[in-house]
Amino acid sequence: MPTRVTTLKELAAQLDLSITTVSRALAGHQQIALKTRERVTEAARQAGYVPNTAARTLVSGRSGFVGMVLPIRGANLVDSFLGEFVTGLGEGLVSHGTDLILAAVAQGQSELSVLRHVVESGRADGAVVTRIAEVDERLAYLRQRNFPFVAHGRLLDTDFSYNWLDTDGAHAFGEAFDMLYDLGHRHLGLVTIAEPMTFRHLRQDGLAAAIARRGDPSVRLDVATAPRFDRGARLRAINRLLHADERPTAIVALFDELALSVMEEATRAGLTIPRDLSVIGFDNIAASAYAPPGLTTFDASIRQCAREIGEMLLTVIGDGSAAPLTRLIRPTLVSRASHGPAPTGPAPIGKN
Amino acid sequence: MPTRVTTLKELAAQLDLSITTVSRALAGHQQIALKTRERVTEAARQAGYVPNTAARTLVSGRSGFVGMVLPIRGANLVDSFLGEFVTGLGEGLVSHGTDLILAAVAQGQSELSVLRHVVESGRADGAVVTRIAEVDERLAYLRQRNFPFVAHGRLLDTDFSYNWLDTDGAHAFGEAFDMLYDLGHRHLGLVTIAEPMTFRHLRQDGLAAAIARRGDPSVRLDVATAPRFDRGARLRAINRLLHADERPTAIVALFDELALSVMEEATRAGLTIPRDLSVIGFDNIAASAYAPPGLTTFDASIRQCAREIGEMLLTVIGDGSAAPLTRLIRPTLVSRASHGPAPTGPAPIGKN
DNA sequence: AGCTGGATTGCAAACGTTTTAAATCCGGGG
DNA sequence: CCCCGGATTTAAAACGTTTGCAATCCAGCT
Repeated sequence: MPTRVTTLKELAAQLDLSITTVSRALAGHQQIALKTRERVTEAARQAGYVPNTAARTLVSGRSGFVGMVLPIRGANLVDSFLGEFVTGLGEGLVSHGTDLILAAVAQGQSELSVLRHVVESGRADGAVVTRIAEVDERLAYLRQRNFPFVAHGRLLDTDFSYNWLDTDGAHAFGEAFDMLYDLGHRHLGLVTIAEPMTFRHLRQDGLAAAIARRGDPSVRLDVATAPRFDRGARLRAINRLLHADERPTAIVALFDELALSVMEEATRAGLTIPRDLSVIGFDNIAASAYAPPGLTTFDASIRQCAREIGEMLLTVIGDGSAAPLTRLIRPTLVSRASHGPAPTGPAPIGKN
Repeated sequence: MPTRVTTLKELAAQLDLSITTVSRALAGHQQIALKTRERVTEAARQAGYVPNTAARTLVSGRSGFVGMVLPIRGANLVDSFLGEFVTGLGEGLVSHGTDLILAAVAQGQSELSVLRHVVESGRADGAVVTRIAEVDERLAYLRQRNFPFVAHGRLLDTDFSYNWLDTDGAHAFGEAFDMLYDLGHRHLGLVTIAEPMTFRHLRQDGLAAAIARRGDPSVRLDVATAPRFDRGARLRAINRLLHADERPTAIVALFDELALSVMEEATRAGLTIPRDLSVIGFDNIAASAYAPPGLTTFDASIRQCAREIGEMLLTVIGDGSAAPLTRLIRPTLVSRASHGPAPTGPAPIGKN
């Protein structure tokens, strides 16, 4: 068992003052004589006094924590999202001395029930929600509960107003199309996922909108869909695109992992990137810089986004009555070597 | 402000019972009549009652949290370590309903002071410490404080006994040497960092021990050192190795990021891997699979390690008097295409 | 010396829970 | 009908802090 900790009572006894006075002195109240304040501060410093969080939380109603439910991840999922996100969040929160609570979801439990528990137990003053689904019961719960939160991502239902920060995937995918069109591409492929996440729609709609905006009826878009974590299905979907009678000259992937799979499969099929096929991703994960020939993609610093989410959340906690805070971050194009001019005559693929 | 939460008092009033009885009923005490227990449980379920953490912590002295200080990271550092680690930790802790606290370090603050604050404020029942330095004041503090903790990594000073889990880098580097030796390599390079982290010593010593064990005086090892986050210095150190009059035929890097840099620089210098140079890393980061020709490296699942650390910590918290728990995880070789037989005659490098 | 009033300081309640010790209930034996 | 004892319930204290309100102090004035 740990050594006992210094308490306000001990400090007060040692200084021959009341608990009240010591508490006020440490809080810097003007009503306490300056001399006393200094004396108390010094004694507290010496004793290494740190106020007990539980006691303080109990009386003030503020815990000084912000909660987040740890995303459930498959067994071998390795990416830097979570690390970057919590790092950024920490950076955004640290100015107010707010710490982050990460609650894991046990086998058979729902993410919502964990979130509920965090909220109802008073562990946190606010929450962060990531990976917004098309119909997201977490947001519904938090709003109904009137609990401060900021979401990383938007709902499609724009009537439901709340605090969010999102990357402008629609804009990025529009930019991707414009760039590819100007390079001569007319037949595009889109590799996407089957799960009902809103970012999937937003990005695809952005692509479709850009195509419509261009008004060129010769533009064609083929969409390949596969469940996010089913590697086999993903590869089949990609190969269906690659081995179609009329192969797209450029493929846009919903995010980098998909794009890297496209590049692998295309290479395996004997295509040279970007000569025979242009590929564009989204997220700019680390591997994208290493995978030959270097994936062209979009980057919206997760860390920076999370940092802003942290700051937004502090604002919301401070003043719950403010109008919903929203923030759309425009990702920047990271131009590498996986895209180029459309091939003049499409090279046929021999089955390998 | 959030809707008010259900409290024990309300529940008691509603059931026309005392607070004590309700509390005991929910805790499942046998002394409370079964019928009452069921009645209370049902009412609590209906009301969505969740006990207030602060109040419970205050009286019990246990917070149900485990603390960890967020590692300070450079502006553009992207890796999956932190994400994997907290995911695993969460998995290890979730069985006891323990949550994780992540405390960020503010500008100008020390990691130690944040750790201190977490401990002294009673926020956490135990702590996890990563990235052990040769002389680590955090461990000294925690031990002197007699606070439950588990470290990810070892000190060199084996007199200092505490709970730790570490990957057996020494063994892995020995294995790497043996493999390279059997492939005919006699001149090795080691790329390492300048920072006083213990894993640096352990791995280098493991390499040296394997060389000594082999007893072949013709084996030569050149060491290149650079500060971890100084990209320029890193590249200079690597190129010094590559452009030496007698170039190593194989380079072992302290971790994958360094190995990837070695591969890049070697390729830039016109070398072909593994024909002209074998490269071996450590960590098996995602990019290592994508960087041509595929980096041979070692993998000790961070997530799995963190999970065990979580479980160890729960044990330590449960029984502080137990003998120190220690666990050495042997990483597995991930054999890709960056290593091969030693070249017969070393190809000279033309300055590029 | 007594009074006044601003400057300091202290008492006690409150936050929501757990827990010790004590009170109440109730059926059955005398 | 009363008392006993096990079964069940409850009152009250405690955890460490903040805070509304009241008490005390003391210099300056009459």
